[in-house]
Parts: sequence; structure tokens; C-alpha cells
Amino acid sequence: MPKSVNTIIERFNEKNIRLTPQRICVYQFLLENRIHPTVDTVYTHLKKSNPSLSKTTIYNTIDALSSAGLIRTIIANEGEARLDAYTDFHGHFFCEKCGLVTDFCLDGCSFPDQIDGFEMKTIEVRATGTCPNCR
Amino acid sequence: MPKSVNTIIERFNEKNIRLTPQRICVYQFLLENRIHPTVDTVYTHLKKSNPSLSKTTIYNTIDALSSAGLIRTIIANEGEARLDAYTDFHGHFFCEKCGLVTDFCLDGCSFPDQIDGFEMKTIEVRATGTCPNCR
DNA sequence: GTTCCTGCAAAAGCTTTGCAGAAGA
DNA sequence: TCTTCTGCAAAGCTTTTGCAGGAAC
Repeated sequence: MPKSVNTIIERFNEKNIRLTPQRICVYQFLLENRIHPTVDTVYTHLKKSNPSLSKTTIYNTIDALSSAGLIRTIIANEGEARLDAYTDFHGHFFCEKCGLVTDFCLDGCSFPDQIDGFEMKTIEVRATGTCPNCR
Repeated sequence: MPKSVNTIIERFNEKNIRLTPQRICVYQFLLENRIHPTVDTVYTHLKKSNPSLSKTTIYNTIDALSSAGLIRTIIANEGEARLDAYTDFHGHFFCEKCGLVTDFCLDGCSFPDQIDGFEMKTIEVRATGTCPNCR
């Protein structure tokens, strides 16, 4: 069994998430493909090796994993959800031409860590423009 | 004629946008109600004084005004578009409980103004959490 | 007069819901 | 065994599209 699957099982157990093959596949795909895929991309890829897989299951899995804090969803400008299994602090760059989503580093940047009266949970930095390939 | 409508007419002329009553209403509503309304909110409000108004026209107007740079759309976490007629640099705080969207100041904060290889056009800072009323 | 806009209806696309059978613990 | 998940079909919502009539310029 590949090491990564053991890691996944550990994390699911830590978070008290029920282990199912579908959830493992989805999470593994996100960990190994750091491309901020759409729901449909995940579905299309995993459907190949698991023809009975349903899109509803992808959505259910997203709910479970993001409630547990293992993944997060970012909304692309088209209003379509994109998935990210890396929850460390980084920015997202959206290419307006090809739709590519790329991480970028936010080390050395500063942000308000508090706004008076508000309880801040997450902060996200999004940039749009044109990626190197499209220029 | 109120001063604000003259300002709107000037801006439309500057941007070479055709003047229609519907567009003026939408833009005026956004300037006077800094609440980051959804498309439906704008539609419902303006429909009262203009019963024949269509949602398609709201969408067409959003296209025209945002292409001209007069407004911008921000995607709430639910995937619904919200409108902002203030294009100066500020952050957006989304309350997870009531859905309120509030501006917050980004003075004194620092961001990457360039990412190598990428042509950056816009940058947006989004925070989520709980607003004062919901705490 | 020409161009562009409005508004209706229908379609498209992503996501959610209800539910019966199946699988995890 | 009990709880929870999967997957199908259908519904829900926001947004887009096609088009005829109408308004802006």
C-alpha cells in the first residue's frame, strides 16, 4: 500500500471521518495533483478507474473533507468550485485566458490580522491576470 | 435632476457607454447602497419603481459597467455574484452566518505587486468569519 | 437610419435534495 | 446492528442565449 494512502487513513481517523474508497480516491487525487481542479475534473479523472462513481459522491466528499479542514474550496471567477488540499497560507492566481489557477507565495506580505468587532476565520488573497503561457 | 445622476451621465459618456434609464438606475443604486448587493437584490429593489425591468437587463448592465471598469463583481462563497461600485482598493469581509459583506481597509498592508512571469491585473483580499451582529 | 439595448422565454450549467440500497464501524 | 455513505434521478438556482421589438444616437 503506498505511503500516501496510509497518511490519508491516519488523517481520516484523526478527524473521525468514515473511510470509504471514494473519499480516499478524491483526497489522494487532490494531494497528488496540485492543480486546483474543478469538481468535474476530479469526477472525469476518477470515473476512469471507478466507472460507478457519482458526482453526488464528489460533492458529499467535498462537504466531509472541508468540514474536517482537510481541503478547502475556492470559487473561481466563473462561479465554479475549485478544490485545494493544501491549507497552508498562500495566494491564488487566476489566469483570465486559460483558467489556470496557480499558487503564489505570500511570505513577507502583511495583512490585517484583526478587524475590530469582527471574528476573522480565514483570509484569502486572489489575483487575476495572464499566466506566462498565455502572454 | 440630482447631482449624482449628472455624475453618472458624465461617467457613461467618458466610457462611451450608451445611456439608458435602466443602466442609470442600476449604477445609481450601487453608488447609493454600498451593500454589495446580489443581482436579485438589485432586481427586486428596482422592479418596484420599474415593473417592466428584466433580470436579463441587470446582467447586461453588469457586463457593460464592469467592462468599462465602473463596477466590479465579487463572488460570494455561495457562488452568487455581488456587485461593488467602489473600485478603490479594499478588502471584503464575508460573514458566514448572515451573509453580510463588509469592506475593510488595507492601508498599511503589503502585497506582491508582481509575480515573475505573470501579468497581474487585479488583486483581491477576502476574509471570512463572523460579523459583530452575529457574534 | 443604424446600431445597440431591453425583456421575454427557453436553455445551460453547477449544485443540492430525496431516497433506496449498500457499505463502514 | 446501527449509522452513515453511495449513486441515481429530479429539482433548484444563478446565469446565459436567441430573438423580436424598441430605444439611443
